[in-house]
Amino acid sequence: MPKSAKPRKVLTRDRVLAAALALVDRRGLDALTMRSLGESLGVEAMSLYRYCPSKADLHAGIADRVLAEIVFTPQNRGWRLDLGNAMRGFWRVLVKHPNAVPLMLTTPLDTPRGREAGEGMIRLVGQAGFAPRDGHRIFRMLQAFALGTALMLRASRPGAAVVTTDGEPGGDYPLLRAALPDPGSIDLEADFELGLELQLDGIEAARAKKLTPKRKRIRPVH
Amino acid sequence: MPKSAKPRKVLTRDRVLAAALALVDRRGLDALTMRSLGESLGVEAMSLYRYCPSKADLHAGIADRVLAEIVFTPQNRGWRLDLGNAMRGFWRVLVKHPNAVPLMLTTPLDTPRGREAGEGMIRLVGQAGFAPRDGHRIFRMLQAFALGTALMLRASRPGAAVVTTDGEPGGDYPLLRAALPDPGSIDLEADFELGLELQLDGIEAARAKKLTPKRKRIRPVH
DNA sequence: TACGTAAGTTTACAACGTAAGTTTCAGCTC
DNA sequence: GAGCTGAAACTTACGTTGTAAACTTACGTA
Repeated sequence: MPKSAKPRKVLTRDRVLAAALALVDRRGLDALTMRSLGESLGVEAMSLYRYCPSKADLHAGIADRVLAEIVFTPQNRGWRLDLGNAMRGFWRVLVKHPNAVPLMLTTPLDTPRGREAGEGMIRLVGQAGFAPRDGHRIFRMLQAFALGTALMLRASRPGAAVVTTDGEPGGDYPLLRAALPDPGSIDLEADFELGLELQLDGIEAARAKKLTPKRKRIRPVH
Repeated sequence: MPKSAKPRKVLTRDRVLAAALALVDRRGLDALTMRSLGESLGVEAMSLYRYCPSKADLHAGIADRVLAEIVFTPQNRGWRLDLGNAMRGFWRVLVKHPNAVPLMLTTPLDTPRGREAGEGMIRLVGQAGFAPRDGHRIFRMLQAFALGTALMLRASRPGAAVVTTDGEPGGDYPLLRAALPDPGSIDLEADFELGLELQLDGIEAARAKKLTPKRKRIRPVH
């Protein structure tokens, strides 16, 4: 034995990503630097580049790892329940990792897991009677809603941001004040539930309107 | 005259923010550095700090400026048309400044203009019969949807990201391939229109269900 | 035992945000 | 006019960041 039994092979891509996600959860996205991540693994910063060729790749890896935490098994008790529960599972994971949410909107998510998720969601929406094209659209609507709401959750934590009641003496905002009697009264869990149910209602309405079968393309707004 | 008629007082906060937004539009968020912004104004980086005390403040200022570009005048031809057109106006501005969209989700938007917009939207949703509290929730749902969709627009520009059809040999994704016959076939304008109409349908359904009057709080999911 | 290769370290650099101190000049008073 | 004053812009400097390139170490295989 030379001098020290320094254990090699301690790093793997998965270990790096796990530590990165833990660091983001604990101290926020800004705290995720190559140096601090290396330190949390007992390793120099540059060592990480063997497993994540760039910081962008690290970000994508974290996003993919969050995606992997979603658990969902359809129960075949109607499209509405299955689709709703799939979204609730997604939401729960976002709430668990609020600091990682920006990564889910910024990075491609163009991974096997991402495609798998997309495929599954289109299938689920398909059970409501929509063709893949519209199913994909509806999926992206729900996704945008969930991610956007989760982002607001993140913004509303430090000191109740997003939009508050109290302005400068000049303006008065009675409706806002009625909506938010006191700062911190934003309940994003309830927001999500209400928005989800509302969107499911919308899907149901569109279904009734027989939107899918050979309808002309909607004219884009210029 | 001493040596040169170097014009003083060329800088104002508004000029700084206008140049910053132009820079973001032209070269992206990453290109917005204090130095490059200073250069675009013919000024040293540190001079900007007199008008924007920090980069976070600069970001907030840009977001507020984007918000200011929304034009909307209700026509009182029914809540559905007015609410829809308000969202379409919002969307148009986001499409005009795709690179600035992340700022709208990240920064507080806790400005007079932000509150004004919130107040107006709650009033609009109120015309559909919802109390401020639920009106605010519905407003945030629409906002999350629009911002999330705009963010995807941004991500889908370089090489059609978000989710593509072609994976590695291992997996096959027939539904995804049906939804996206060729890369670049994502039409986010149509996505937005469909999602908006769907959500308006959902609002209409909730309205019919008389969701508003003293309904028990929706149970949060744990 | 020698060696190729993979894994981790060291050194280095350009670019970033911004704190602190310094210069420059318009507009005032005498 | 001369001299002062305060705001506006500049200069310098520091600590951090991502990462390129070269170096060192240790192990599996011959």
